[in-house]
Amino acid sequence: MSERKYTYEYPRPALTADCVIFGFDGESLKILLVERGLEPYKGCWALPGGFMKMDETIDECARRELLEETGVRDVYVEQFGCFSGVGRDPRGRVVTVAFIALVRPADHQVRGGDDARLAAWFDASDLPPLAFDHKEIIAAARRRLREILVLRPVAFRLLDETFTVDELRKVYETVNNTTYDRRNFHRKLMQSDIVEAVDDDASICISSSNMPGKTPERGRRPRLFRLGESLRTLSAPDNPSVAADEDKREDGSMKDLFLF
Amino acid sequence: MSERKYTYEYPRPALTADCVIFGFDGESLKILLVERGLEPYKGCWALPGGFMKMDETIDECARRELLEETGVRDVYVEQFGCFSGVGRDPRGRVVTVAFIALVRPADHQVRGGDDARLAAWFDASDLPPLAFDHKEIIAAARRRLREILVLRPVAFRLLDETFTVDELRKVYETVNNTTYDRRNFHRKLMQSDIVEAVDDDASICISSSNMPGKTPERGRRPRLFRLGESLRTLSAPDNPSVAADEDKREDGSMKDLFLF
DNA sequence: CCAAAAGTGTTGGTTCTACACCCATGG
DNA sequence: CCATGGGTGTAGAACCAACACTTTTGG
Repeated sequence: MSERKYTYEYPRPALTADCVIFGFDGESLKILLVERGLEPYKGCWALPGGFMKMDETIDECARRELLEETGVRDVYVEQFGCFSGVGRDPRGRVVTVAFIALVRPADHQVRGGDDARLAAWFDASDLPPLAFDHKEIIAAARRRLREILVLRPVAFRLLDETFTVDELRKVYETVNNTTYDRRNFHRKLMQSDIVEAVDDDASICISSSNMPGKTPERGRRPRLFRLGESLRTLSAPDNPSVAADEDKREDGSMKDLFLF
Repeated sequence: MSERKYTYEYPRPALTADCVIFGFDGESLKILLVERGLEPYKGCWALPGGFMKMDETIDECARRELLEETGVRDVYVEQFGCFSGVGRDPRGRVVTVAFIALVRPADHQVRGGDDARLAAWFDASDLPPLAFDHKEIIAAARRRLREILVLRPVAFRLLDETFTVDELRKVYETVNNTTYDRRNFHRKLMQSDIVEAVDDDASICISSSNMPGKTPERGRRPRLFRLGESLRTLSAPDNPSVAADEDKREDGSMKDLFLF
């Protein structure tokens, strides 16, 4: 071992990307963890992540690790913080950039990594002991998630392409740990241009989550919605086309927040 | 030269911290830049920043560079993004973590770095050509600053300890590139518990900015305010004492935003 | 028919917006 | 006394919270 080929004039930290992957099963917020196959913290649960390669950005690294370790792809991913505590990794100096990922119920079927590690969903408020400083990273991620949900229309990324009003309300209630009046939420959402109704003819059976505790199928059949036309593109945090001309925008105040 | 002492099994990027330092002179948003004394981009203007040491966190690094390169200390500093484009530094792979810093007018007197580099304030909407990808970093910082101003009571950090209502309004107007009704802003601020009046007896002459274009000293003398008692502590982004029990908080929805 | 869930109306109170108006100060 | 800028009041519109009520479905 230890064919140490890379030498530098000054010491450098190793750089990793770690992903806090959020899911929603209609009842509670879930986080996807993997079981570590190697020391340190072997057998312990941890956030999916890994070392950045020299020909990729840290964001590309996050997406790659997401795919390699959990099979998750095509999801909303957003950077939210750099964790650099000197002693956070017993192997030495490792700095990590943490990401939030939001996955839809349809993509909840995950597999372990190539190296046969387990991947499993945990209730966000009932997590097992975690490796490294991942507990703090997750706490920060949950705080940041609340902010993101207000700033950008991304709650939808925790639901299927089409969803019901009450499913969406449940997301906001769960993340914000509160409750909203069912009727007021409904009306407020309809008044905004956030969502648009989808002509529910044959689409009914196709839709909706499939995680445990779904399809009570009782009472009136709900209408299905999807993200409105105008917001379809813009939900990415640093969409260059959106970001580009933001400088010249006349009124840049935060008017279009997603408050419920 | 090139006594390359540090060797690793896998390649590692160099890690730096860069600071987008915002100031406000009563009229427009300013950014503090330094002139590069070394190649690459020698003589070009750039964000203050530098390489992380092995015994400090990236946040400590940001604060250190801030002090070393510009003499700025005791300011609000918040991480906001990691920039990792593969070709962003011609010397090789350098990843940077970007910070936003907010400094008060009283601290606008800055000096160049130890190595005799110049430091100077520029109007945020009239910047010189910049080194590396610093133009994009600044664009992202300005976007993020708008978000931060809504989420946390930090606009005050661009003003002196005590300030007038209209100074504060100017900050929001400038950052958000809009205008607010003078009277409505005033009333809204008074209704909230954000600020508290300071008994302005002898304090008048001590207060207020001292950057160019100040003290018109015409018309009624304005009352002075400062950040309210309840918010004095909480303005730090990841104040551990605040963050700690946030999990158990009953209603975690974003009710206390700073919208104007 | 009943229970359960989705969707619509109503109403009183609060807040917002766009003003008009008064107050204090320097020249 | 008047120009300038700080501070207060008000009325109509818009918005919000808390409900009652209707509609649709499964059993």
